[in-house]
Amino acid sequence: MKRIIHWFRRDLRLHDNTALHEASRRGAELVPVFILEEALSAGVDVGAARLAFLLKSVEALRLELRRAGYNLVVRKGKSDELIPALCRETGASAVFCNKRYEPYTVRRDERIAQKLSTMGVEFHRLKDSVIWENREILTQSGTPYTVFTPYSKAWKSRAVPAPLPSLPPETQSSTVYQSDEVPLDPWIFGHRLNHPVTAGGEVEALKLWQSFLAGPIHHYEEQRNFPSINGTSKLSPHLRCGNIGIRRMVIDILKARTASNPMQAKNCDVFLSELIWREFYTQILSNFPHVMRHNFRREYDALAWSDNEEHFQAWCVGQTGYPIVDAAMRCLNQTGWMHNRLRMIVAMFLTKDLLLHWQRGERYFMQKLTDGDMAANNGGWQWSSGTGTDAAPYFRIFNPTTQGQKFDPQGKFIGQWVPELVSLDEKMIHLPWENPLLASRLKYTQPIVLHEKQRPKCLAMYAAIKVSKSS
DNA sequence: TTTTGAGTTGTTCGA
DNA sequence: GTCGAACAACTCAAA
Repeated sequence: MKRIIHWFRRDLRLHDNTALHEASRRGAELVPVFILEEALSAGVDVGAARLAFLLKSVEALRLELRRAGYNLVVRKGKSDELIPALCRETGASAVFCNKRYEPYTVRRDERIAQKLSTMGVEFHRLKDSVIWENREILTQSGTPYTVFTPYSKAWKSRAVPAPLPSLPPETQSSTVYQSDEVPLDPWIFGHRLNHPVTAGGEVEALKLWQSFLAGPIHHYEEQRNFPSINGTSKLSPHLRCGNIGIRRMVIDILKARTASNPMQAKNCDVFLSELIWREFYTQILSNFPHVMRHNFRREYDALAWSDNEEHFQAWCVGQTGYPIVDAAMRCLNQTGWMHNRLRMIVAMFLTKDLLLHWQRGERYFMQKLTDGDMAANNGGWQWSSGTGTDAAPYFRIFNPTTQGQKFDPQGKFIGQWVPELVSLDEKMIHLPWENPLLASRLKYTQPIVLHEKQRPKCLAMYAAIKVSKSS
């Protein structure tokens, strides 16, 4: 019997899966494979939360595959060695997988392609995780877009492909390729996690999606900005693992849009544009790989960042003395998730108040976020620090106090994560230092910097770049 | 080639 | 308290 491997990566689902669908139509025995990359154990940029969620999702995938009559082969090691080895072991004549776009995964896939080609094994990398990939949406002059709005216009002007059918059940289960099971336990990589793991897997993702479509989507534009309201989809970790397909989501949103009144249509538009942001930054990372190590705008490589370790540590643990910033960071540390509004606030605070390099924040986020995605995370940080595509104007500096008052008006979110402040009323909880007598009795740190002092310093730091550029 | 319009998410100041 | 303007100049994308 001929065999074909489907290599699961960030596509841990049976529905709407391009490469899996193609592989299953070849009339060969399908051998589903997942590889626990050894790089995951290196630890520095692989957070325990993300790894644990990934493993939960793989476990769920294994279960779903078994129900359909397949046995997921799980191996631990280096995929550029294991994939060719598995081909020899199973006698597979082809390997299917869905494309990834990070520069380092592209290089790795290229190495695998070369090895498989010398073995006479086909290697198919198909577009799946995005609707439109790096070279598909270009300006009239054939270059990638670097400004979001025109990009999104071009994106929206195209017809979105329909979701694909699910993997059909295996009919000749007797020939299913068997293999030893590797335990899907984050401990095998020596990671420690001190908080519960979000439920993973395709079934869970679809459940979340349905409940978002049934409620929060109708108030999305307004409520998505408030951390104490459950107004967002919470799908980011699932999207990252491919527990849900992007075609499914976009088609559902477009359907909801046509079925609703103009007000609700606006909510659908806003959510859709968040999905387009995801593709925008995926495309940016792929077309401008230098953003991995540099500012998108290279002239900002000359910015004179601070190197204050104490400030950085205070930011990490949520001890800056700014309530909304500390609440956000503690929430991240204790749950592996942070609301998008808060990501902007803490990013602005790190870069524009503490004047620390955005790359430090980028790396910390990748260590802690369950949904940490290289493209979106890098894009977000570069946007916040004003060094990226279509970046925030240099004078757009968030005031952490005002942001707290605006987006957590009753201090509900702050009270939840900064217990030292929970007794304060909705006014004082945003500026506990205002009343020195009260502040001295609280077990809460004084602000480590003064926003009013840091703002002009930040403006000067950026202005120095302009001077040196023009001179 | 040149020109034109526009650009995720804000803050501050003064009327 | 509320509102509008200034913050500055630059680059991108399309006409």
